[in-house]
Parts: sequence; structure tokens; C-alpha cells
Amino acid sequence: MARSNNMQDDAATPSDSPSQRLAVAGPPTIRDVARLANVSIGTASKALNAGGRLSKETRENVLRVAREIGYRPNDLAQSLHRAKSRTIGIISNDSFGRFTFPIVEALEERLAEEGIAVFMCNATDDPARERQHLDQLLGKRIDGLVVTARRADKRPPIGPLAHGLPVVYVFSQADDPGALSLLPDDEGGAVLAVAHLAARGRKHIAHVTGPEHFEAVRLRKTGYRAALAEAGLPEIDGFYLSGVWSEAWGREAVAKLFSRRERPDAIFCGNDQIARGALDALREKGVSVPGDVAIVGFDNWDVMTLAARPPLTSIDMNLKALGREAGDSLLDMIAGGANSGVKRRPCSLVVRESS
Amino acid sequence: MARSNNMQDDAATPSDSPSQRLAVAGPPTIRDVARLANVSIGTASKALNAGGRLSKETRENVLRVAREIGYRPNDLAQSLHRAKSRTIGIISNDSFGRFTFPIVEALEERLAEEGIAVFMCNATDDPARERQHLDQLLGKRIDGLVVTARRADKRPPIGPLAHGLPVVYVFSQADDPGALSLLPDDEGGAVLAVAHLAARGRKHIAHVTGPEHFEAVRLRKTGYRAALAEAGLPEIDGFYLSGVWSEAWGREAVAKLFSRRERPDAIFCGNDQIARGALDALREKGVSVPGDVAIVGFDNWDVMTLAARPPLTSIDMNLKALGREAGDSLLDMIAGGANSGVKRRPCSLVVRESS
DNA sequence: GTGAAAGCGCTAACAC
DNA sequence: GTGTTAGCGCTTTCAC
Repeated sequence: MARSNNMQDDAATPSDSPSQRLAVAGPPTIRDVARLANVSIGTASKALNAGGRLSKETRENVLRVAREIGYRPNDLAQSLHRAKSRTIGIISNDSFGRFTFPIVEALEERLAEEGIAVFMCNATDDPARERQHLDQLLGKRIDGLVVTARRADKRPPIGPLAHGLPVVYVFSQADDPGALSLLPDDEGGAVLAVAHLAARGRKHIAHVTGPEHFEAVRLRKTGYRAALAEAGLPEIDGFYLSGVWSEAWGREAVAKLFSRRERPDAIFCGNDQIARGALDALREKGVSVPGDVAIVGFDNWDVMTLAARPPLTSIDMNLKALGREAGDSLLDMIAGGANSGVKRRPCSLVVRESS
Repeated sequence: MARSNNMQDDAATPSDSPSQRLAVAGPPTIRDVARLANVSIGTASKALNAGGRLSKETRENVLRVAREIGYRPNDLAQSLHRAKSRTIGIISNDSFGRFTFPIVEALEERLAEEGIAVFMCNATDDPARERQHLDQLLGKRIDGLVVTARRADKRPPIGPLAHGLPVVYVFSQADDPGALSLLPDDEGGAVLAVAHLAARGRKHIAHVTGPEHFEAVRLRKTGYRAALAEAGLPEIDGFYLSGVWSEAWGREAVAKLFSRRERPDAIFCGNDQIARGALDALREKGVSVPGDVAIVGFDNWDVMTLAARPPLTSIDMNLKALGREAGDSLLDMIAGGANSGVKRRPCSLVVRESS
């Protein structure tokens, strides 16, 4: 039964006739193509790879057969030969949260353009799992590696790994000067926000932000202070408030700010959730936004910015661009280029009605 | 030049000594291990794979050498031999959003347990890109495929693909009875919500939800009506409102509901954003939640449920469990098991202060 | 107990 | 123009 298509003349033994083999085994191989096209394997390969000197007829015949039987070269075999897998790995410690996601997506898109596939591994901050994933990836002979995380801290460099394996850290910082780390410019983002508020004539600008153990919080604070100085505005006592990354903290912070004599006419918030909490608290207090107080958030997370009343001005970290650049850098390193150091990429300001 | 490796005795030419080769070429191979351990390749393989009859000494010696030079078997070569790549692909059309993410994460975790790596591909609803990714994956001889999406509609089955390639659709539904689709039980989730409200003594339960072109919306509506009937409650005219998935619509819907004579004492919302909008509108109206009106959302998205005032009761689709089951099913199918049909998995109710 | 050799699917160098 | 062949790194059967 089930003797599939093809074959000219075949004596007796059906069990190992070519057709049988085709029917039983997995995907068709170049051998199958060659047999059916009545050429040698080498010739078939030449035809399929558009190489060498070949009569038009042979070439077309081979290609036709290949198409007919649905031949698709086995990448594993090709990789073995080329010593390049056209595959990279990405290890995340943020379990691919809201921030890593746009990055990974853009990265994958960039690499797909070059025909490079991406292995996705989630280590969730467990060094053992990270080690295990890395091992697996090295076994698969990946051509490069991307490491992503929450940004909180510098992380120990991943390793040990195959000598010369290109690695890019993105939204993550390796504690190793020889490594390449790609990050958003938090300080510059803060400057953008505060300069914008100052340009709108605000004189009393507060900063409500997250926990100081985040490097981003410290950098944004630096930017906030630098921009105040640049605009000739004073730093007012009690106008810098560090808390947690929640709406509740945003509401609480507004209560704190308004229990003082000197009140802000603008608040730069460390993220959009804090900003939204602040916005809600002000509205409920009867304080007009942006009339009395202008608000700027950070992250430009549409779920927050668009649902806020009024819609929230925010700083965008351009994560997709960051992901794309990570892809570019990795490709370049795979091609032999050198790259290292901490690189920070500009944020941008997205103005909406809250400022 | 470039006279490659091998061969026991070879005069002069230092350029192809074993050490040289080791230094120049890529990762160490089993050949290197064998040479340095002074055994044949076959023996080395046996030692490394804990197989066959081998003297303890030889075995240990081989393992020691392997460890020393950092030998790691080349998975590509193994795969070629085994005709199994221990690799699967996942194609997403939701660009890995909030819903697909927990699923993919759990899936990856489950597969990692079995030493199977996951290729991540984002097709973003572009059939051409989907086709292209699929091609690449087939070339890489994946052992299985997972397809994910927004749930809006049934999608055409992916293909054509290698005969017998196991495929699981999760949070996505293939228009093909022979395929396996894993989905949350939207109808059951709605029943859970409404029964909960009824059990709390609510008699006038409204349902504010998203666009009807989502199958989930239609199913939840069915559940809503079934649960009302079950509790002996009437369906009140104008108490079912379909709109969009936003907070703004939640606020607007409350305005609509309260412009009528008959007012609800509970609202079951189609997602947490709508619920949150409703909550805000009620608070601003001075209507007490849950005193006067109880609210239940859908999705159990912490960003919404925890920031809401009061915290929001919601239906959880148990997406991680769904992802894990997708992994289990795929593994089973790879092992030869058969599986098909549309399977819906239960949601659960997470009670918080809004109800 | 150990080694030699065939073969997984493919490419590239070299014959003819 | 086309065929033959030697590997890529690994496993496995079969001699010895």
C-alpha cells in the first residue's frame, strides 16, 4: 500500500524502493530530489544553490522536482557544514515584561530580516536556570547572544561561554567593561521632561519617583536637578519624593506635596503609574491639570497615558529602537566587528494634554 | 596551506598539530577529546554518553579531558543523526502582548524542563511574514509548532507544513476540526462572575463589554445570560452594553446606565479596563462600591485590579496553566500521541473589595 | 574493552 | 556541464 508518487522502473523488493523510502522517512532530502530529477546529488545542490555551470534544462528540472516534492534544505545539515547556525539566543531575566517586550520584538524583527532565528529563554533571575539555558544554547551553536533584564542593577557578566561568542546586553548592564550594554538615557529623558515644564513657564517643579535602588531613579534625579539648574530654578526642599512604582504612591505623594506651604505648579513623575495616581489625586482635590499643575510621566505606556484624564504627557524610552540597535550591533559583531562599553540612547518627549 | 587536521604522523608542518587546530577552529569536537584522551572517537562517544562496555579508567579519562577542554556536544550534529532537533517554534500574531505573554512564558518553561528550546517568531498578522517564519522553522526541522494570537476569530490553519508536524493552537483557534486549539472558557468565566454577584444578593446585574466581533464577547454574553437565568434574575432592557475595550467606555457606560429609571446594583465588565472606568465614574458620582453597586472585571490584570479603588474583583483566565498545558499537549503529540478539537479551560474568580 | 567505518543531509573541491 | 568525493560532528553497528 501507500506507495507514493514517482519512479520509473523498480524490480521486486518494494520495501526499499526509493518511493518507499520517501513515504516512510521524514522530509525529502536532496538525495530524493537528485534521484527524481535523474542527476547526481552534487548537480542537484548546484541547481538549488544557483551556483556553477549547469544547463538550463537540468537546473529547471531539478528545481521543478524540488518544488513538487516540497523539498526544503535541512538547515541543521547546512549549519554543520558552515559552522554557523544562523541562530541566536536571548536570555531574559524580566520574564519578558512590559519593558523587555518591545525590545525583544524589534530585535527579532531585525534578525528575521537576515534570516536569523531567535531562541527565547527566560531565566527569571535564577542563576541556575540561566546557566542551564546558556548550556543548551551553546550546544545549539548559537552565533550570538542577547541578555535582557530589569535594569535595577549591574549584573555579573554571563559566562563562561564559548570564546568569542558575541554578546549584547540590552536594558541590562554587565559589570564588565569589555561588554556592550545598550540602555536608555534616563538622565537625558529627565532633562527633556523638566526642560519642557520650565519652557511652559513652571517654576516649582517637583519630582515624584520610585525606589532609589534603581539606577534609573538615581539617573533621572540627576537629570531633574541638572535641568532645574539649567533653567535657573531652585531645588525646593521636600519637592523630591522617592517611593514605589505605583498609582497609590502617586496619590500619596500629592497629598504630601499639598500639605506644605509651598506648592508645586508641576510634577515630573518617575513613571506613568505614579503620574496617573498624581493626576487622580489632583482632580479629586479640585486642582486643575494642566491649569494649576502640569504633569509629565515616564515610560509612555499607552494603557496609562491614554486612559488618564487628561491624557498624560510622557517620556518615551524608544525601546523598539533600542531593540533594533541591539540587533544591528549583534549582527555586526557576528560579522567580526568589535563593540563594547555602556551606550545610552536618547529618550523622547511625547506631549499630551497634561502639560 | 590550510591542510586540515588529522593523521597520526605527519612530518614537519606544525600548522596542523592538534593544539594548533584547537586554537584556531571553533568549539572543541569529540575528535579533539578522543585525540587528547588517546582513544578512538567511538570510544570517546561511548564514554560521554555513559553507554557500552568501557573500563572505568578510560571512561574517566575521557570525561576529564572533555571537562578540561570545555567540550560540549554539538546539538546540530546530534539532531542530524537523530532526526529530532529538540526544538520547537512558536508563531505569534499578537506580537506577544499582555495575553500571549504568560502563555508563552509557561510554555517555554515547560519545554525547557524537557531540554527543548523554543524559537520565537512574531508574525503580527501578516500572512507573508508568517509564511516566511514557517519556512525558516521547517528548515530548522522543528519537532513541533505552537500558534498563538489574539482570539478575535478563527484563523485559517497554518500551512502547508511538513506532514505530521504536531501543531497546537493556543489562545487561537484554527478553522480545522483536526487541529488542537486550547482556549479559556469565556462562557464559564462569565457564569462565575455573575453567579458570584447573584450570590451576594445582587438582583440587577448589568454587563458592559467590548466589541461583538470578538468571539470572547459573544461567549461571555451567553454566560451572563445563562447565569442570570440560573439565578432566576431577569434580563433587563438596556443592561447589556457592547462598546470598546477602554476605561473611557467604562465611564461612558456608567453614565448610560444611570440615565435610566432602573439602575443596576452590580456590573459585570468585559475586561478590567472597562471595570476600572466604571469604578471611577461611580466614585465620582458618589455611588458607593461595593455598597450600592458591585463590580467584577475580567482578565485579572494586576496593573488594573490593584490600582483600582477599591481593588477590583476579577476573572482570571489562568493563562499560565493554559501555556503549560499547551506544552504538555505538544510534547505528547511529538511522542506520537493524537489530540484534536477545541478545548476550553476553566477561568477562576479572584475576589477583591469591589464586590 | 576498544577501534574502524558507515551514515545523518548538505556543500564544495576536483575530476572527467 | 555533470559526477564523484571528502568532509562538517556525532552515534552506532560490527569487527577484533
